Amino acid sequence: MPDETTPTPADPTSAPAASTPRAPKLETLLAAAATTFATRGYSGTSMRDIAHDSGISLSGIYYYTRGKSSLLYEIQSRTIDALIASAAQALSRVTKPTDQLLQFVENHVSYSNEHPAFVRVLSHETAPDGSDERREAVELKRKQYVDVLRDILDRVRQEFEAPVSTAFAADMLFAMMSGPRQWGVSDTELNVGIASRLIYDLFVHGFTGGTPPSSRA
Amino acid sequence: MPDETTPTPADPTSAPAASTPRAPKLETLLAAAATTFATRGYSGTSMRDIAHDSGISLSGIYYYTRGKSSLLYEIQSRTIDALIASAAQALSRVTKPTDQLLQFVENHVSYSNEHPAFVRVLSHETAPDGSDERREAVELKRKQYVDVLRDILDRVRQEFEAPVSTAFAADMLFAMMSGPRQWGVSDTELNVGIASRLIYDLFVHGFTGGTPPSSRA
DNA sequence: GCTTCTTTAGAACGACCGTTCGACGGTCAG
DNA sequence: CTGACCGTCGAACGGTCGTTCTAAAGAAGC
Repeated sequence: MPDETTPTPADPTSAPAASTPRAPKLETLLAAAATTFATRGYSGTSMRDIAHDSGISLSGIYYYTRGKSSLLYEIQSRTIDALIASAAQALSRVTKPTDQLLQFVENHVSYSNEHPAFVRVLSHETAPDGSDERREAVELKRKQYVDVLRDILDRVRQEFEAPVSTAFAADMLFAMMSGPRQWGVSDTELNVGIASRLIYDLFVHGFTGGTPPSSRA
Repeated sequence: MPDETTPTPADPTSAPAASTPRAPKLETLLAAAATTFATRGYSGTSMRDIAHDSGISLSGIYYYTRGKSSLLYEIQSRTIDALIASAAQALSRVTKPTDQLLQFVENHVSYSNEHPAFVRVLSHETAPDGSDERREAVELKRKQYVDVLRDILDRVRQEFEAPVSTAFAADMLFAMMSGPRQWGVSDTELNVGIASRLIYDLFVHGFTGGTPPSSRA
């Protein structure tokens, strides 16, 4: 399980080159920025919005960050780092491929449930102005995270026989785990464990629960 | 199969109260706006961007539309209308629940493949300023479209025994169909029919399924 | 020729954008 | 008390935003 208030288990600061002791307010700022980015979108969010939502004055924001794009980068970078670390820890607890798959799903859904704004910003937002190498760094880590799932699916595939490629299956599973907030807007107030189990079962066994068309219940 | 250049099979104009004969340029404008909205996002797109991409001058845009939010509404409204109509036509061709499910998936994936920008704008963008009832109208139609899938799943559920609710399953299926452009960014240059079949099989029978019900070629 | 309607576009409006600057109150060593 | 430093903020910068205004080019009927 990840931290309560911040998406990263360690390494609080990284933007101003040196580690300064002004961490706590940075966390508040990032949390407010993540929430606003998640709801209004990156381009739809103004610095004045973040200032208002975080309780920090507009100019005060620039004491803690380099600017708007750095805010986005910091949110995404911390979130994917925490996601990778959290997944690694969860996966170390089991060995069987299908168990690891369930662990991965549970971890992702759980983390997304605890830090919905951060995960949404990670998966849905992209900096339009940030021509830096920072965007590539986030993209690289995200591919690492995807590869973790792909490797698990490869091992599952060795055990069972899968009709689709692992890369394709990984994308579909990620789509399901990032699913809500779209289309049906189903009243999914489900427990995290139950929801994870449902996604896992649906992915592994399919919608028709293995029951052949001959036997009706 | 929907039209080639526009997402709606009929009813070209609707914004300026009266049906004017300036349709063709409106189509160009909407297509350019949809593409730009899809890539840069609604808030990240300026009217000057659309003017540049469509080849129409900035002030010329306001001769064809009421403004930016009307542009978004027109795109979303036309797209969901076309999607509903296209699905209805596709479903009328078969009667068996599982066949209808496959038809629905094929129709949605096919349409998304032919008009990716329009579908993306429909599913990902929301007008922040449009306080109108127009947003509710789009939302209502989208729920209608979702209900079409839910009804199909209900019928499938009567035939087979499903472990999850149809509402939840519908969300998961929509997530898979809207899947790409996220996470893995898998090199899914698949044929539309093959991709639809993969999603259908994965959804119905699961990752560890093996053989689908209908006889493979 | 003139009039009228459709379509186009340059210029400008006020509002808001991200960002910077200069100054303020507070704390603490000297 | 003085002076340096830290955290903070109001005010303002140049630029871009969505939108409107005004005028003019082209076509068509007289």
